Amino acid sequence: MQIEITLQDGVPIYRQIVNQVKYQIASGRLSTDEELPAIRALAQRLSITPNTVVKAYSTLENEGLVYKKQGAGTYVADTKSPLAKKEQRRLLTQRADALLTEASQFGFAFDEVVELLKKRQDAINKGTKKG
Amino acid sequence: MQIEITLQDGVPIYRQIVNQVKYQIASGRLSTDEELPAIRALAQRLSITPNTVVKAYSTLENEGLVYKKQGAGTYVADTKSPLAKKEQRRLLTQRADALLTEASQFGFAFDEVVELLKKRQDAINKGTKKG
DNA sequence: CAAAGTGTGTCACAGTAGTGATACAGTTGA
DNA sequence: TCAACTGTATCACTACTGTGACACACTTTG
Repeated sequence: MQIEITLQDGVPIYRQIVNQVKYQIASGRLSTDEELPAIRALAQRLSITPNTVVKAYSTLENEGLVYKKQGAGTYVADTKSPLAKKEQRRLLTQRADALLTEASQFGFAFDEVVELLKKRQDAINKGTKKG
Repeated sequence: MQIEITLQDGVPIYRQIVNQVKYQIASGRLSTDEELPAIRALAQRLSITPNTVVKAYSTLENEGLVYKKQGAGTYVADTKSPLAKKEQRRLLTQRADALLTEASQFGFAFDEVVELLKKRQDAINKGTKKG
C-alpha cells in the first residue's frame, strides 16, 4: 500500500489519502476485501495524527469504497455491489448537477457541455499516459 | 432586481446572491450593461452586511459576469465577450475534470458519465418546468 | 482471559470562510 | 465645489474544517 503525501499542497492530507486509495482501488492495485493499513500504522508512517487517517477512511466508507470492522481493521469494499454503486452514483449525480446548473447559468447549451466533457476526457487520458 | 435569501439554508448568503444574479442574467432578466443594485442598498434590503454583497459581486466579477466601476456602480458584463466566455469555460472545465476524475476512480466508463449527464439534464428540465 | 492489535469517541487548537461594523476613496450631478 | 451617491479596504467576531493528543471499546490470537 503505497501512499505519499505532500504538505503545503493546498490539498488537505486526508483528501490526498482518499484520492490515492480511490485510485489504487480503481486501478486494481487493491482488491475487494483486502485490508488497508491500520489507522495508527499509516498515521505513524506518514508522521500525521491518527485522526486524519480516520477522517480519510471514514470518507471512503461514506462513498462505499471501504468498510470498517470495529477492532479488526479496514477493508476494500466490493465496489461492484449495489450499495457501493448507488452511493457512487449519488455523488456523481451531485457533481453532474453542479456542472449542468453552472453551465446553464453561463448560457451554455447541453451539447456544449458534452463536447467540453469529451475534450477533457481526452486531455486527461493523454496526461495520464505521459505521467 | 428580485433577490431573496433564506438563512439557515446551509448555502452561504453570498452564494445565494451569486446564484440568483447568475440565473437572472442567464434567463435574460438582466441585460448587458444594466446596473445592479448598489452594494449598500441591496445589503440594507436583505438586512445583511455590505461585505457579503461585496463578496457576491466580486465572485460574479471573477467569473466574468459583471464588472464594477469604482464610485459608479456594478453592471452586467457582456457574457458573450471572449473574456467572459473564457473565464466561464475555465470554471466549467474545473467542474468537468472533477466529475471525470471521480467517475474514473469509481470505475465508471466515460459513456456512463455522459449517460448520467443526459438523465440529469432531463430531470432538471422537468423540475424547472414545474417550478 | 490477557495482551496486543484494531477502530471509536472526545477534547483542543490553528487556519479559514462567512459575516459584520466602520472608515477610506472615487464618481456623479446640481 | 460639494453633497450624496458609488465601490474599496481593514479590523473583528463566529463557525467550521483540518489536524493533533489521548482515552475508550472491540477483536484477534495465544
